Amino acid sequence: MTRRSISIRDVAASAGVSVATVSRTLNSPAQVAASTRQAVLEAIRQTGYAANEAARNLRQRRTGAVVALVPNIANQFFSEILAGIAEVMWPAGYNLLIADTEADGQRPHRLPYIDSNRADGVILFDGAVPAEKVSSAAGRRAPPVVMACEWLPGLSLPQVRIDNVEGARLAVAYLAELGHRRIGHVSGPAANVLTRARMEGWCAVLDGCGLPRPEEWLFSGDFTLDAGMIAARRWLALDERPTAVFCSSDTMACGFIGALARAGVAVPDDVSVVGFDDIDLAAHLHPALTTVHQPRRRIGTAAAEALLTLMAGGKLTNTDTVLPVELTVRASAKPPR
Amino acid sequence: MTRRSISIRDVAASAGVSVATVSRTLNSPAQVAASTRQAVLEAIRQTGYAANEAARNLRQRRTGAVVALVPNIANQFFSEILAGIAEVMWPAGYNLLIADTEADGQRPHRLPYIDSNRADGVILFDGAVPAEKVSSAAGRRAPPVVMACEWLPGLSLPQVRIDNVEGARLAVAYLAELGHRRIGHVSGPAANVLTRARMEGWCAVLDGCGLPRPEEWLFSGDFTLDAGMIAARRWLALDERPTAVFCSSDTMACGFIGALARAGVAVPDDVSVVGFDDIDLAAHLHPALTTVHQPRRRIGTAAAEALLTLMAGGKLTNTDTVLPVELTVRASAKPPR
DNA sequence: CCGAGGGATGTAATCGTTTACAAGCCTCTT
DNA sequence: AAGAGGCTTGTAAACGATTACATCCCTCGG
Repeated sequence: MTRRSISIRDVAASAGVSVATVSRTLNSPAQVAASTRQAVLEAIRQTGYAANEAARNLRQRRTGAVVALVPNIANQFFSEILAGIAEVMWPAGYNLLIADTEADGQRPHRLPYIDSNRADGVILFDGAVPAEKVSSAAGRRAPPVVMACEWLPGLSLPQVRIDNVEGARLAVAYLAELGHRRIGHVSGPAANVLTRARMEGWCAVLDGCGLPRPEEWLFSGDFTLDAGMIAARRWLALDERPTAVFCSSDTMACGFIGALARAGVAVPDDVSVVGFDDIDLAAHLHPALTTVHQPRRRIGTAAAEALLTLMAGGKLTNTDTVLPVELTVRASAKPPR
Repeated sequence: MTRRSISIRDVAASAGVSVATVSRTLNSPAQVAASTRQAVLEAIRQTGYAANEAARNLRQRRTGAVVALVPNIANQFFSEILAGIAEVMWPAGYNLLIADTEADGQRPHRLPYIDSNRADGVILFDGAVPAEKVSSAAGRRAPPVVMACEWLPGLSLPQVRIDNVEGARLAVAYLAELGHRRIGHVSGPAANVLTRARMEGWCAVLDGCGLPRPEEWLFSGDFTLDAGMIAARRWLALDERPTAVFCSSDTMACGFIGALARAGVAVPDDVSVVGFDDIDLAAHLHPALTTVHQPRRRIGTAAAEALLTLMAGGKLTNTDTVLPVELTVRASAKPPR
């Protein structure tokens, strides 16, 4: 434990060269003669040397880590996105840290890592974070930030996202085409940028078709299972119920459908439902959920690649990457009776 | 960007003290006079100093990170456990890295981080990893390892887990008490330690009650939604079907129930189902899932605390922490017709 | 035969902390 | 009055890598 770990000096001694040569063998092999390189590599193998990251990071003035800031670690929507980020960052020599911005129900979301110099880059998934904190941090010595999924209206940070308005439009247009005239919406929190965009899509289609959208058909939620359940209760309490409902997340759609089913209301026979996200579960529900598909892994890889470019000091050719969405039609929506 | 960052020297200069005093103010405040401490803290505030982790880690011969190795990042069962770990590790000054051991369908699971000296400790959630890799790494300069949820049969590493046999027993005994005589089981992969323990519980209850368990009532899966769906197909194809099924994970129970529902089979009217894990979704399904509850956050915090002790060089008083399980009764099981 | 030039390697400074050791200053005891 | 001992604080040596600069050696053209 306390004994000195194997350092580059040990390798150098074993190979009969200087530490500089060992370092070069590892970092710019072309620069060292083939025979020397062989000897060094052999010495590394024999000694079981593994470079000390802290020393390398100190010298190179970096931390070797990037952090993904998600609103809530436990939200499974992010897991595949994070896997996509890790897939890009690991080979590039960066560790991925994951932290959440939610201070246990506290309103103003936290921004851990953004000003402490513990990360070389940040991928931010939370558009509800105080914009001035990000911009003021950026003024100083803060690492580059890439927004993903959500965005900060005030600032023009590089973004990777989908076309949320279009996604919502696809969903609602589909319901309208099936013949629904009364189409409700279970939304996210009012302040959320995704909520606004998706609601805009819902409004646009309804207005375009001349369909009504009374206040009580808008069920305000927060993307959780519970929110879906609460929306179901409110739907059940209505006199004139929508025959179709567009949910702003699959998770809420799950909660909504589950609560309805337990109340004896069948989807899609009594009410059609369309979700948003296409999480793994969607295809396995009963009924299988018709939903707006998000390319989650690609969101992760695209954001990671953008961040790599910025960290390398490069300029992005595209600071607003909009990935395609499509409607995945399954069984939870059908024409009204 | 390229300009030198604010270091401890700048703070020292600003406060009119030496760097040692600044360092001490931060790390052992009791050692420095109150007035000096004030001055230093003020200087820190003014300069906006944040310590360089790389330098500190280098000097202290640590990495400042712990890694959680899960079989699959995308598995939502782990998310709350990870949140529990982060909750303990963050205040203790450790970053949490998350990596998966699954090399895209490759059989022998990888063990990233365990021998490269990039982490001060490891929490391992995968019992399918080659035991000799862990033990050989331990022989060398490897960081302490704590197993969580799963365990490695050969080795006696410190563990945090639940009583899986007992959990399965509770589930199956409940079904037997409801009057079921034909009770099937959807299991995990044959090689998995959890699979074995839970299957043991299933067998024990059935044997104890003198109930049969023909081979075809054992549906071998792998904890995924798809596995649940496949089990459902096999169940449907049986001549003599079990009237109740105990699933080794809620995720499989979801897939199972969903596929049955789509085939027109109702739970619990036609078949009772009990799951394992009590994921968030369980309460929101239709029918709400009766399942074995795992204290996921506590698993995370307990494992994290054990690892902290080991990293501090301490001895564990308890190297095999077994947390309580209980059956959460909801609506997916009822007496057979 | 000599000097230029280039490739391979070594020397040593540097990154920003922590911490062993030394030193200074008081106070208090004898 | 002198020395012991307890607080504070400063000086400087690590920690283990990368990299600018110097050096050496060899080849090749004039």
